[in-house]
Amino acid sequence: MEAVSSHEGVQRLRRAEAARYSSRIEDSLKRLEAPPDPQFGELTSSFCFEVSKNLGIKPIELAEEIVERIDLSSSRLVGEVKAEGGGYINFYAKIADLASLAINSARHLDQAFGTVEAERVERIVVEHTSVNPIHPIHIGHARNSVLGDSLARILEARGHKVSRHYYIDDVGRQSAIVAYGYNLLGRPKPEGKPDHFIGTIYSLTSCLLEIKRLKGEIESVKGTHDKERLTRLQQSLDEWVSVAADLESRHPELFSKLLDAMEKIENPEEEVSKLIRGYEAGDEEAKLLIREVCQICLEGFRQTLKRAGITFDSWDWESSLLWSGEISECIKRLKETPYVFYEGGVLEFDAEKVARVLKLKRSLGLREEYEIPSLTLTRADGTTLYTTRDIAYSLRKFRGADRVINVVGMEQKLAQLQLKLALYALGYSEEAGNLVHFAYNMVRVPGYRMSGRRGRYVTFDEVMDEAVRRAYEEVSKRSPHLDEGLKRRISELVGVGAVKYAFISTDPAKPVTFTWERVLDFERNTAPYLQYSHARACSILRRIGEVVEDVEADYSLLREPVERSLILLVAKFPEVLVEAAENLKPNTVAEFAYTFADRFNAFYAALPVLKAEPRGLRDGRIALVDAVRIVLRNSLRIMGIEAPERM
RNA sequence: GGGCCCGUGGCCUAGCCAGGAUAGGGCAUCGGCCUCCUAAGCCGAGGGUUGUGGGUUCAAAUCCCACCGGGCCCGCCA
Repeated sequence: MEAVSSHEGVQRLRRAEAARYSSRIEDSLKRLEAPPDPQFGELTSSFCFEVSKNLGIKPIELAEEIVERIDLSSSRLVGEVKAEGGGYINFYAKIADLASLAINSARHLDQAFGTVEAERVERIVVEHTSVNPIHPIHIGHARNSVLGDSLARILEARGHKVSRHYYIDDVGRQSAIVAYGYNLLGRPKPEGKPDHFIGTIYSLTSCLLEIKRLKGEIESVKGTHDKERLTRLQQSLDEWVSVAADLESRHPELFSKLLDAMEKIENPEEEVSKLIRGYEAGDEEAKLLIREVCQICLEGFRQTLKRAGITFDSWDWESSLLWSGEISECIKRLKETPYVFYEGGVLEFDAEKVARVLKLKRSLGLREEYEIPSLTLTRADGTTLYTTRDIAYSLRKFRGADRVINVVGMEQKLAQLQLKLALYALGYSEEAGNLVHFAYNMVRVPGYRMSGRRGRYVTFDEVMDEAVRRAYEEVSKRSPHLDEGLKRRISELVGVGAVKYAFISTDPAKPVTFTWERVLDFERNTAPYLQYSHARACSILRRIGEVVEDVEADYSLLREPVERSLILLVAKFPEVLVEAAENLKPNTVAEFAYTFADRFNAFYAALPVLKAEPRGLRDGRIALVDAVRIVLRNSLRIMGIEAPERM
């Protein structure tokens, strides 16, 4: 049996045909495209439209002329060529031969079917999720996690060595606030899920600090006659007081305990600052406290991510960059470049100058007139800022990687640009060129703005809970005969799959509005639909006693249009994964999987498999169903979604 | 003010980077299909100025320009 992937098959088909014509036509044939409809064949060329004007011939006449001269006698996979549609040259595949190649490849390669190793295998770091360890992963972060994880899987399918990194932002004010509150509460043992517990402490502490700060500020402004500012502050205070009331009603005990503790403190704000400084300086007490709080929260993240099937190879602490001296080293080296300057006591990085001097604007997709804002590297007190630390972190990531992909919201576009320019400034042009900002748009929740400080967010956990609950209802209704344990397992992977698919299947560039309807849909273009299709294929295969040998399958009997399109889709699968990897587009995999499942279900409804006659047709269909099973399972795996054998 | 992203039937969405044949789907609506491998399914119907206006082209949802609407960024926040 031929262990050639069908992707190679298609390439071979293209090369074989292309080699036969003049160079001009050859160029065009290398760009053969898929026609919009199967009635126009499997490959098409619009070459005749391009050149007909210059030649003074009608496109269709030219097309007919060319078709005349094509000799297909030695062609393995092309059965027919026609001039159609006013000038298109359409190629029709020898479906039996293509079926044999595609189906046998799929069944032989099995798990590996669809993976086409890249010409150059790269070591790639995909940094994603990286939620600050101060509150649970919410639905907006979930989009990041799911996209990042599927990107990693897609790149692995291209043979790249992928490493998934989680950047733990434990340095700075937010971590200090939650640690401070946690300490005031007497370092309590977490109640409930650890990250939710930490999230509560964070909003409580943050809210009480904010109210105290606003009150103080209002007092000092009262003396002046800045009425406008006073009104603004008062509004802000009113808002936070109502946030406090809301938090108090949800967490009465913690609220009063923290309030009591904080009232005894003269200047809590100063203590938080002290904690920040202590942590940055590596003070043991501060380290113990903040790390403890982060670990509690991260434990919650691990639970959530594990449930979602998302894993990491490396958990990178931002603080370790600080303590190891990597950040100060990085700043020192930046200072040696001509691209930094002091302004009012703070160190600034002149991103604009780097772009101008190294003539990078065009390649970065920027207009010449656009002036890139400078980046503040250090505060007046000498402490660093987030993006500054990210420069050092990028260098660390590049120590073990040829390419670094940061899955970061598009609102950080400018910061990511400045980061890249900093690498150029430091002389790491190659690294800078291989630093990718994979940007995705926001997830909005209708009705309110998510806010960690206000304790307002829809968590990834509750979304999965609800989806699984719904899935359980469905499973119980549709498959009451299954035993309880199996029902639970199936609803788990169906519910989680539905949520993940909802994010993977939409273009990352588009903003999405979170609605339950969106993630709880179990019909049609959803993960459950794909999983159901897979289960159906498995169900057929389960009923065959013996293994079907390829020799008994007669692929020339697979003549129905729906069989034809399924076969072509099996053959196309490897190309889809290549395209998804080259363009970093997870949603193309979802798109393909849906189309594929749709065709399979049409096939399933229209044609018998096990009862098909004669034997050659039956076995051919069984082999096709097996290939379908493999393609569906592999597609789902690429998206990080489980493929159940029954549901 | 400057920059970036988004704009496709009532709602959601694919195609846009690498322009080609009647703009694919899904939800909702309506009408059919379980003596046959799982009906989370299948088949069919209606519903569109692809935000608007120009331009390039034999050909524009796709490329270019302008404008409109929505979002984001331009912090000694992350």
